Amino acid sequence: MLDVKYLRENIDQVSQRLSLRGEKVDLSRFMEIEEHRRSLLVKGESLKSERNKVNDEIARLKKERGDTTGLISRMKGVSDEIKKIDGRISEISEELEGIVSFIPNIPHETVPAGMSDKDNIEVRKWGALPAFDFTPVDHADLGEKLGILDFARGAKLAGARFSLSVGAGAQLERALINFMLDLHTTEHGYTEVLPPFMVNSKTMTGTGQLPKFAADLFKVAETDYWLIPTAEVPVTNIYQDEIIEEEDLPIYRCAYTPCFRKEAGSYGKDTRGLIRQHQFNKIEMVKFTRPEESYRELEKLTDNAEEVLRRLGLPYRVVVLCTGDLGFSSAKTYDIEVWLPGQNSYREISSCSNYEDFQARRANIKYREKGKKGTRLVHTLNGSGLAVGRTAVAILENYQRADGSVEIPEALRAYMNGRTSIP
RNA sequence: GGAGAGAUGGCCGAGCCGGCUGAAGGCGCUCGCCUGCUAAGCGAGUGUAGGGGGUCAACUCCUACCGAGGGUUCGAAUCCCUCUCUCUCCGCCA
Repeated sequence: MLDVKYLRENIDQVSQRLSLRGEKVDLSRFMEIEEHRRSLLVKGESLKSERNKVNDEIARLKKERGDTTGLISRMKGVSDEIKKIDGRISEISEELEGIVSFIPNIPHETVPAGMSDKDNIEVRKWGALPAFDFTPVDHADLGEKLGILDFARGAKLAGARFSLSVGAGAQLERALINFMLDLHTTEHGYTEVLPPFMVNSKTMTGTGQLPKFAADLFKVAETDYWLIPTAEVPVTNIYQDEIIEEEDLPIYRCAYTPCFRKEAGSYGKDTRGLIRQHQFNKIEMVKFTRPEESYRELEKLTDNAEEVLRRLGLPYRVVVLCTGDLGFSSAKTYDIEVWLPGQNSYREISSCSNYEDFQARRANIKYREKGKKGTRLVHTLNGSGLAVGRTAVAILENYQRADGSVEIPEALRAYMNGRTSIP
């Protein structure tokens, strides 16, 4: 959520920056309502001020057994008036809230302008693409032949976009989870957390999934619980409604969770294999930082995610998302794309974003500057480190051999009881 | 799921037969004084948010907030209702 005060004082500048997203945002209605809200606020507050003064007077008169009937009947009217104005204010605030919560974040000045993912810019590339002396197959075929992925039975259990991992397939995912968590906690300075996989509406709103993206989420019937689409949601909201001491910043958290997404609107896309599932495993890194440091921290965060791929020997590239492809809450995002021989293309495996104070304002996460009074909003960042299912896909496809077996990357063997290949 | 108790400022803890209580007292913290150092002692300060005024950082005034939301009342931390959470006991359960 953007700052209402900042918004009204920089209305032209903001709408110009937002137009780079290709998003049509009508800010005139916002200005109109905001002006109205403030004028009512002033009126209501001055009436309250009067009421408070007269109430003191009534209390004093009562003590002295004076006559208060005139004052009380006058205040009856004032009270009614206040009630009316407060009612109007809450109506208007609600509408205002509705408008503001649908306005996306302002792209950072270093974000390239562009309309779609075609305009994203590659910033670096790592690793040599594997050279096969046979035609590589995709992970779905490979996994089914190896008996480690069972899509038919996954669909039987739950439906389309669900799968069942078996034997070394299940072990591979578990190994990746442990490998990634160990790397981030022992070498990158993150503290591991294991959060709830369901959260309430307030928490979903704090990170920006609600109210705009309810259609992408699974909700548990007859409760206020939502299945998390990413660990970003519970982990960022750990500090919801809190004030952090400056010396505790930056805070690094990482978490393994399953993620649940409806994938509405992706019909016909990635219907094969593990690429796009309703449920998938992910390791997420989350940071809370001082505003001055957030962009430096974004670079480090992205590098932490890349390190996972380097250790696993998986070729990748990093792209910076253009203004038109940027997520709703993000000010700047790097996508890391891993090479998939089965698709002969790079596919997203991590998304690392700086939300600046957009989520912090919604979730009300602040910090107190040492030696200064007042509080400031923290900056929040997060990135996948990495999507586990897609990492498994990348390993199967990049490490496949002519006989249909798959080599296990060196770094992972200790996590798989020394196994060097599947089978 | 059933019965009961509770939720007050960074923390502890009064107030709860309605009216100078943003909130006693204590602890903590900050600044100053005192003191060879430390400790003790003395003095002052110490929440968040929104808004108005302003030679618009540091000034000033106002409003709101005692778990959340609603109600009664001229006036609610105090009375009533609903909800959430915590604790104790019972039941159930991995």
